[in-house]
Amino acid sequence: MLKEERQLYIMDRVQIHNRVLLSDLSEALNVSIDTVRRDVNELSSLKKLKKVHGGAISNDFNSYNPLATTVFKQDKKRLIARKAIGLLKNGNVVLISGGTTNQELVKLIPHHLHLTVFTPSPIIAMLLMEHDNIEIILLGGKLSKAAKIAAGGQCITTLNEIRVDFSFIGSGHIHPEAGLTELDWEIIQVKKSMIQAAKHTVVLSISDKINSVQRYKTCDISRIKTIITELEPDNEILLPFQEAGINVL
Amino acid sequence: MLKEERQLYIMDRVQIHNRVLLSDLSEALNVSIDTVRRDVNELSSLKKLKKVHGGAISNDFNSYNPLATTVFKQDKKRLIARKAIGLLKNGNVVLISGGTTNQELVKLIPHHLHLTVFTPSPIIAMLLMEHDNIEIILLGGKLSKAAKIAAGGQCITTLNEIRVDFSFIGSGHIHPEAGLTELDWEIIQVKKSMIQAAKHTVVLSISDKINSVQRYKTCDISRIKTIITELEPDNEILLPFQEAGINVL
DNA sequence: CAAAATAATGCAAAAAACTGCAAAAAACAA
DNA sequence: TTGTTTTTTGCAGTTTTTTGCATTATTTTG
Repeated sequence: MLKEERQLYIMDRVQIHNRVLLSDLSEALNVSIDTVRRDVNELSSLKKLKKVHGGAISNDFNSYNPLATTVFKQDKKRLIARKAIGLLKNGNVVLISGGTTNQELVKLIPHHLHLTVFTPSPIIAMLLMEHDNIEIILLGGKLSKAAKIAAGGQCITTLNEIRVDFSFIGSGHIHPEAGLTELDWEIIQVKKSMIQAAKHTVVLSISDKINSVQRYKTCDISRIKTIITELEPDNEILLPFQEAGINVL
Repeated sequence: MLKEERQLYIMDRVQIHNRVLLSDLSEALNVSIDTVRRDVNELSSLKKLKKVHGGAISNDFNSYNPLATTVFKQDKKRLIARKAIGLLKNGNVVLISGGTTNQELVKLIPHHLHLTVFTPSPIIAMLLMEHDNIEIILLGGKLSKAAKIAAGGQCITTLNEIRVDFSFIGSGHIHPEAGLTELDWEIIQVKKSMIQAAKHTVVLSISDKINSVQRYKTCDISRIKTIITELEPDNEILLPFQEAGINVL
């Protein structure tokens, strides 16, 4: 493995997890700890990360506060969000799940747009409170700490009673055969109901998550009408979805 | 865990709760108390927080800021919040409405306290997500832009189905004869139900709001068990409430 | 004031970082 | 290709940092 590959890998780990241990890197990359140490030293002197005793941390890892932390791959997510905004029309009623991509989405909603938004996410609700022209309906229920959205029976029940124009589903794993999958059983139930409730289901997904599969299944890809990624729609990785008749943006 | 992570975590806790105990940190971070003490010492010598006997407090905790009256009021609210925390016991089920005083309250909830919290406020919910030992149940409904809490039928219905130890009602106007009053009709309905649902209703009120009356009535003061203000309990402005048999803190 | 809690200090074990060095790999020139 | 130079890598020994513990001092609280 090339030195550059290693360093790219290290940077990737740092950006995703905000931190890395040299011992983990050494094992993952199958090189001695001295080598990764040297790599981290180089990256550190290039100011690409911050070297600390035992590992390294991301430059912009200044807080555990979820709102304050810079969103990883924010540029890509913003690009996805911008494409999604294009679907919205005045008077639409939409459902928005949690996740950072959806956060970018609501940040970008034009202030003149009149919408009714249902969401199980307190964070999304908070961001939307700035918008005068948006009616927000908070979906209640027990908060899942992992996904930071309301889940459980009450949430599902409400979802089963509504019918919306769009459901924007964020941060899932998606695969042409396995469909939409997720790690958390509770979240699956919420997303299932969100999809049931929508005339038009839109999946917002960073391309990393494409072709990856998790333990539990939310739905077949046939249930999805639109997939939005940061890639060009004709990218080969998206071909299987195009062929399945899904609208790819 | 890296030293830097620990210190970021400590800073975060200090920012959110304004204070931390070394013993809590030691337990939360799974290191000896000596280690967190050293961390706090470092952070302290970097002037990032203020070390005190038993823990640390935020730098701007007690600083007098002559410019911002908002900060001044925040101190009062924090004082109120601190008194309110004293009521809470492990295992309690509580209802917390919106408002900045209640925000201060949840910021001060000790990390070790196990609670179940119902709230119609996305902001309160977000602040509570940091606490591992608190189960959060979000009350759904149409968000009132003014009060930033969920209101409306669904919220009321849920409230009518629960029974909690405490309801913490923030930011209302209170008067010995007129009782608890409010400007917004929708919010009245929510607060009424919150009071119905509680064994023990606690009103958190800055002394400015005492003896002021608004258009709509939430309830008589006889429904209130405890009033907490930033004043001493024997302040003459609070006498009428004492005489009405209300617990004044 | 005395008891309890917390802080400071010194110390030793463990983990990690640095240093110099030599072998291996890669780059380059003839 | 072959030989030379440069870079990369792992290793061994030394130094530094981190951490928990024991002991002693200090602060808090009733």
